[in-house]
Amino acid sequence: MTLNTVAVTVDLVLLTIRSAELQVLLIRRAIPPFRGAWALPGGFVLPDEDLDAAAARELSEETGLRPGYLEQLATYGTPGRDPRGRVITVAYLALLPDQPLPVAGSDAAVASWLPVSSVSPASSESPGSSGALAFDHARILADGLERASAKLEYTPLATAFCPPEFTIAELRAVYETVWRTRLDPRNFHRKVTGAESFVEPTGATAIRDRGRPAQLYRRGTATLLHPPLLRP
Amino acid sequence: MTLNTVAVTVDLVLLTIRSAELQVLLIRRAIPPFRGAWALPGGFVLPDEDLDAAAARELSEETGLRPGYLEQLATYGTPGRDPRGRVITVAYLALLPDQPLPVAGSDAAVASWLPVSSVSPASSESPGSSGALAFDHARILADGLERASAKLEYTPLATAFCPPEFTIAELRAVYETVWRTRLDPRNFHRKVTGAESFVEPTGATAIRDRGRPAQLYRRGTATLLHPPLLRP
DNA sequence: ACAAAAGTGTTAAACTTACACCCATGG
DNA sequence: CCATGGGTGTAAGTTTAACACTTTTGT
Repeated sequence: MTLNTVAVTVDLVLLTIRSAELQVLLIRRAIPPFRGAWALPGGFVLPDEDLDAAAARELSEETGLRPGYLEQLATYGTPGRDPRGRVITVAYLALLPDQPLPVAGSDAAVASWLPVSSVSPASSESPGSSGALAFDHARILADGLERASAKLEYTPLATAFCPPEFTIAELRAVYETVWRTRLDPRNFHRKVTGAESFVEPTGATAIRDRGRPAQLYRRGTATLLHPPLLRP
Repeated sequence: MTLNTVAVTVDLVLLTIRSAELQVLLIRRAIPPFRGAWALPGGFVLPDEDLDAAAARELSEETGLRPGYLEQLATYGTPGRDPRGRVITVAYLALLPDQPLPVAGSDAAVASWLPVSSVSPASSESPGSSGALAFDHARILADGLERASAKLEYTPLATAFCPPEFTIAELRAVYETVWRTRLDPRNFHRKVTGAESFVEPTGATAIRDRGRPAQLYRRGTATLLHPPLLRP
């Protein structure tokens, strides 16, 4: 099984924001290798399947959720990264709004959302967290986080974390959570509403907590932000 | 041969600047499929070889040149992209200073530098150019060009096109060639020398054509440009 | 002396930042 | 009527763009 054969898989870095935290979908491995460890969801590319299609299929199988965004991240193929043989994995980055996980997915074992802060920096302990990720998944997750952070600056990607209609404050919460910073609400509002086709007002308003009702917006048509929102 | 087997290759988008033009290294295919067409250099990943190592090896085999820069670009695996069977290719982007090609490489057929303008937009004719690229290489090339253009903005990557010592005017020529724009020489000079660790003066000067001798610089230690040089 | 390229100075416009201030709601 | 968050105005500081001007060479 370890001949000239190369297995190709797709792995998903699936991010969402729940409870004001950036969380990643992980699967508890039920079989060796790395039995009991957390791993990124993923699976084999079918013999006649496009890579993007394989990623979309895995996403749907594992979660049943509709992604706000899905893009190829990078490919990892260091020999020995999987002890079973030569496995090359094409990693994808997906961003989702906060949705309830629809029961245990059809396919794999226990899938859970875990705060990236509890799993990313070889963290000590969280309820349910158990040390490092399987394979080279810590590296893949780190690459995904960096890519997501960077893309918030110059693309309207943050809206992928939001439901179809959202307030500017909710969009700001996305930036603040992913970047782990505080942003000035007033200047943020002006930058976002001022950027070309970033968001469009729906006309409706919503009361989120206390205070004055906020305008609701939906994603605009822009694919690039002019001007960009830079990290402080 | 078209069973569940997946072949993994690396392909190279190898860019340089020659004769004030952005050029890409292409190989004229001597065998079907796409016999006679131009293609990106590349080859199979060895059974126990890392992907980055395979890219570096192909680069050295095909050109014998030392790259200024080499990074993974993206992975392409649409079924049918290679008529011979399922082939997934991990594309790499490499940037080189203008060096003479050291004879015909050890490995493949005729490798030539071609202006990207003559091959990129399904161009009509150039001496030696013969229509579209093989496989999905036009798409890969386009992705490589976009990546290179974008990275010039916020990384010191442009120095990868330059020899070890260079003048600010030569660095500006890189930006002007890749971006197909004109930049103000005076403001460019200030931005580049003002950006943190982008370039370091060597102390020496050089006379390039006519006019006042220019200071020589080498790459600095920065990996990110602060502030960035944005496209107009 | 003159043309050409390197490099510095200067100024107006644009953008960013910080924060004062008003608006609209629930309690 | 007060606390809370939504949203606008504005002035100070910073960055950019355009271009006048000086320096240093080859011819």
